[in-house]
Amino acid sequence: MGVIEKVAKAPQAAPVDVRTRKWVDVLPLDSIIQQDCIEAMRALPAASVDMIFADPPYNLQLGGDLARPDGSHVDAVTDDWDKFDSLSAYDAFTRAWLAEARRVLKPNGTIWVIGSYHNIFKVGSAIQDLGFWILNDIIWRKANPMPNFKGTRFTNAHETLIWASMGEKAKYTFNYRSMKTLNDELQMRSDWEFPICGGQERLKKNGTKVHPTQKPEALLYRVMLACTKPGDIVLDPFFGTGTTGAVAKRLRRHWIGIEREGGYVEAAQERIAAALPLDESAVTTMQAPRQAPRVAFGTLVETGYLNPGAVLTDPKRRWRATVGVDGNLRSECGAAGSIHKLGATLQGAPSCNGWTFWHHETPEGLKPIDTLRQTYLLATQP
Amino acid sequence: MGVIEKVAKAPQAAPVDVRTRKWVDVLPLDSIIQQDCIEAMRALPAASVDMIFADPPYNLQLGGDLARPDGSHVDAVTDDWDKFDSLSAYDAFTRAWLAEARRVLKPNGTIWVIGSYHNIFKVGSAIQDLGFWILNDIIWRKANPMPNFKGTRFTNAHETLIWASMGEKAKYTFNYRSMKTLNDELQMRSDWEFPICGGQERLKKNGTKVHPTQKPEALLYRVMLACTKPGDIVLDPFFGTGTTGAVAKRLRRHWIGIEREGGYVEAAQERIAAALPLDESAVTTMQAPRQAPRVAFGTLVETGYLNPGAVLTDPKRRWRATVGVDGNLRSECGAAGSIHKLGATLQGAPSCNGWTFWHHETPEGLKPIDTLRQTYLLATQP
DNA sequence: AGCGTAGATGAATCCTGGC
DNA sequence: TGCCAGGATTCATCTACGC
Repeated sequence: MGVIEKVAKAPQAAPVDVRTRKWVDVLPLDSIIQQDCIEAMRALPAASVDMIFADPPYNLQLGGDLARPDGSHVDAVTDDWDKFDSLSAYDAFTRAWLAEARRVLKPNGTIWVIGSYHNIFKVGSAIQDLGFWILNDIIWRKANPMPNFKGTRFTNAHETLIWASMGEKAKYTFNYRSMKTLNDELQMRSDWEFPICGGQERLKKNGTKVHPTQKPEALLYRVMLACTKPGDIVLDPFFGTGTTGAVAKRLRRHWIGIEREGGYVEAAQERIAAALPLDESAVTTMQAPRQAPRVAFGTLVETGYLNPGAVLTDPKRRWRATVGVDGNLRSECGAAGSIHKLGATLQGAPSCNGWTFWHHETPEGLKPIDTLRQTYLLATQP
Repeated sequence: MGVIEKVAKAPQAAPVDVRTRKWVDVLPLDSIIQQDCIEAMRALPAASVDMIFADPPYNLQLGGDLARPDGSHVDAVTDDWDKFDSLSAYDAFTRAWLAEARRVLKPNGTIWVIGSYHNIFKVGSAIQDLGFWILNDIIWRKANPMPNFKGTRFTNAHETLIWASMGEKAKYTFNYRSMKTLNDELQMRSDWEFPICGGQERLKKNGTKVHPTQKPEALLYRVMLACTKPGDIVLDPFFGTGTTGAVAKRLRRHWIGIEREGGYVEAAQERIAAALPLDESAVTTMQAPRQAPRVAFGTLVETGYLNPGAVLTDPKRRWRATVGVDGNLRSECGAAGSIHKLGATLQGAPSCNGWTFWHHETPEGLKPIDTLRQTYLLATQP
């Protein structure tokens, strides 16, 4: 593994044509090119890599400071690399690097790009305009996203990945069997759940995170396992702290990283050097735990298992409450809240399991609403 | 509920200006306009609806329905002219109907558009270019998606919705409390799970489905509950078999549907006629505190719920403060101010909710003064 | 050692009404 | 238009520390 500071400054031994500044015959495999990604890709030969994984800046456009309800400060992404003058400037940047990426990809290669609603529509639109053929969009559902502290929107709990081939008729690699095995013999779906990158995996220096947006290795692992073969070449034009390189090394794929910031390059080098080829046990630990799906009471209302206006009672019929459109319960005395909250309030208890406390009338008598939840699960789970 | 076949052919009684072909003073509420959606929206007054929900076609095999490229520049990057042509036509069509939608929306209104990877990137990109401000993208995770029979890709198990306001500074309706109640007291996330539309809900004629992409009512239910108020006007420019109308009627919102195909119009009419509005009381949702009557802390002192001289502390008893006659707090260190200000000052935080920060001693232990406010509200509200 | 609790934190376009 | 002040607002996970 080496680091090439700039193609133009590469040592004479490096296989670069001085006039064209292009890599000849041999690619800078398993090394980091420290340079702007568009320039660096221009120096790579056409049709030379099997996959591109790209995590470009999202163009977040954050406002002022944000504080949590407890008053603490939210550490936002304020880095210069995420600043663009305008939406159209971002658009131009996106089209420029995607065009180079397309040139560098083999005809049977595929590209992956990750983003959020801030940028993914611009990315996807450019991908289609450039002639790529979208194969799937994949949702990374975050197990532990940051909440919406001000209660102004839905919790932004996912990111989107686009997977595309070189064209409508292009061939591509998809390891269907691997994915099905990884998913307990069920077809792998387009929504994947992983925790955000934290704990031991998160790179830190002097106690602070090295990169603000480090991606979990599990995500890259699934991407590479699904869409490359051992020995394939994976290019990451926004290498950051090298998640792509670390996973590629473990999965015995070749990688090329492009990254402008020296600090990130250094951290990536160290990290990848320490990465070990995969062993069996690691495979199992990479899998997201299968957990019983959680069903909110409101879901039963939305899906018609229980209608707004229905009356619930406790098992002893001491209290009656009416179901509201949003799944709230309103008792005759005027108190209102969720099934759990109202149950607790009426009993004067600190907490209450609304699922077993509240009952509804059925032809077979009073039944806990928990039975409705079971019915819903049976109907919707495979 | 009525059906207007075409604005130009509307009966004389209809409030349409013959020269401008526009609706005047009165909107065609709770009715279906059978016409092309762009023309039909042109006839509606500007800034007249509170929400637009759109489920546009995403079939890229364009027929005569979609506008041809209107002189927009030709990008020479692609070599597949057929595909570029249809992609460009779809783009033009998308921008045309979105521009009309924007004109028709109130300044504080919001738009929802649903789509899949075939079209959602074009839609989102156009939404941003037109000046809308994306608030969230929402993932509808299908509980029971159709499998990928060929095993060539990931199972396409979700669709994407975009929710946007009229601009960065625009206000919008978001019933945060309702969503949190609906989700068992956890913030509603950006990924929603619903089954696909089937069973009794799926409209059928002679045993075959009436519409190929009928959306589940549960989806529209959550959208409307989250982002509209009772009595609001919801416009659906791609009405299909009227899911939007049926849900709007149940939730006591007004609706306007635009649909070109007579067969769908007929099915929608029948369906919506059969839908029953929910009882007034059931439509009541959980109120955000700021919509509840405001109670000043001083009021609690004036009315004797808390006496001047009472001592308050934070939950960890790190700070003590005495209640003044005017509802001011004075800490032992001499700092003074409103319950909010003093809390913020002592913690060194930018702000503080005094109602939950300050506690008072009760026989049951330390309790936040917010409970006093609840008691006061229960005692004084009808 | 093991358990329980407190504190920190993550790609976030994060307030509103009155003067 | 901006400024000021009231007051509303968080979930899952990991680490550190004390008992």
